[in-house]
Amino acid sequence: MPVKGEVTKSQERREQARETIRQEILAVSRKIIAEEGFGALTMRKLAERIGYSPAAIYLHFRNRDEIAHEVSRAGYADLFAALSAAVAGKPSEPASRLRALCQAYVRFGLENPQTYSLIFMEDPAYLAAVLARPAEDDPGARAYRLLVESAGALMRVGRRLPKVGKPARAATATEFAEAIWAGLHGIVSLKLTCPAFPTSPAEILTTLMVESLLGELAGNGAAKRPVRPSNGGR
Amino acid sequence: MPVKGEVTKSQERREQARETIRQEILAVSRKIIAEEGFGALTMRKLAERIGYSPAAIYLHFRNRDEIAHEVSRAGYADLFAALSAAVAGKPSEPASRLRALCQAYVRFGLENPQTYSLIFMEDPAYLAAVLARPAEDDPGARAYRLLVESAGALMRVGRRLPKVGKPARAATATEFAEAIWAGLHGIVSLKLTCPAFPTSPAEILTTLMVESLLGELAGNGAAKRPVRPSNGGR
DNA sequence: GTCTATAATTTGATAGAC
DNA sequence: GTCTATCAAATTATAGAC
Repeated sequence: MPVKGEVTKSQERREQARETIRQEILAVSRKIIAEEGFGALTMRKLAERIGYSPAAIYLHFRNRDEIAHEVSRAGYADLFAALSAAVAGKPSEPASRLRALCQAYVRFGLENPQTYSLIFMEDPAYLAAVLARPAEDDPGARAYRLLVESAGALMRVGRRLPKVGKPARAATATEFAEAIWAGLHGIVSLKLTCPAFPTSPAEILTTLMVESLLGELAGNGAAKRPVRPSNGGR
Repeated sequence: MPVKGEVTKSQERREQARETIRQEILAVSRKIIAEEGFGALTMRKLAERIGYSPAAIYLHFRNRDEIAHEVSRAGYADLFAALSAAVAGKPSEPASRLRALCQAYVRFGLENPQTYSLIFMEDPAYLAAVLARPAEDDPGARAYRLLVESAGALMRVGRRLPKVGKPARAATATEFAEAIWAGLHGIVSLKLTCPAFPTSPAEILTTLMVESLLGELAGNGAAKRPVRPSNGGR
């Protein structure tokens, strides 16, 4: 006989069922977004696809934004997975590690246009929310750290540090990582919103972008010029 | 007495009045978009602001898209004007010319967020249309040429050309210009969609981006290394 | 838990009177 | 040329029956 406060088997089962349908709603939402974009995710369409009425969805999610938030989180998790995979089991030589990360980032964006669009171009709310109260294990934060740490590692072995600001000072690892990120984002987002315009292939643009930024750091072309290793920014 | 085919004064006046109200509709549209974004441009709101009924607008524009198209064109004209002003009367030294262009581009984007958003992030239709049938005097095309030509000029005096592709070959001026453009666009668009995220100021990111790309071209750090001047891409 | 039915809005665009 | 009135379609979200 159930005792107050005790978790019975039927309660357990109910909980599981609830979670199952919740996950299905998210799965279908991701699919709709991946196929037709975030704008196409309406409660009606979602309801139809999962075989319930629109009203049923509100039993599992407060509103459309909550779904968007969850889907965003999943998108960041995918991105983080893609980036991790790109550097997993690879030699940890900083430059090639960062190269691999950058190529993987662009590839992810072009191969998952709607997901990329959602998490970086349409729903800043999630990113802002994560920023406001940074969680250690948030997939977005983890992807960000991966980039910053890779840049930092590279800067520590770099022959010289780019100068910025007035008066001039050495750039920090964060600044360097964010410049790289912004550059990659520019390539991806431009290709996504106007596929025809940057007439050059994304791969060429990425190479130019990354090699320039890495070259700057490595003091390219000055192979023999001795510069103190420096300490690698913040 | 009016003759068939002749343009009478009253016809002229009517034409002028028509053009006047058309321009006013566009002016108000630009204002709404600049203040609240493209999504806020509804026919109702527009009508209210110009003091006419919604139906009246359809006498001057076929639909909302036509208005968006015209506003986009004006936005490109503004951008082109800003870029032109940045290099007008300046010494034509290629590197500083390109630097000035880049800084002006980023500044324009950050100072005119909604306009920038419309022309590069929300309405690819205009850009695509211009691409499909390139018009010599289109403001968008002119801005693009300005960038490509500046990059080309720089490459002609550059000490070396970045390599891209497999097998490796020298990058063209178009590729180089588009890489720069993509990089700048990344900075601006990231700042616009998620002001909080690239935690570094746009100016720092821009400097890093531009100096890296220019540095790559100039063979930075190898001040004395003699390389054949090369011919500067396509 | 689920559905039916519907409220409450908002949208772009048009018909027809004046 | 302009307005009133309105259509037709879409949306999010909820109330209440079962």
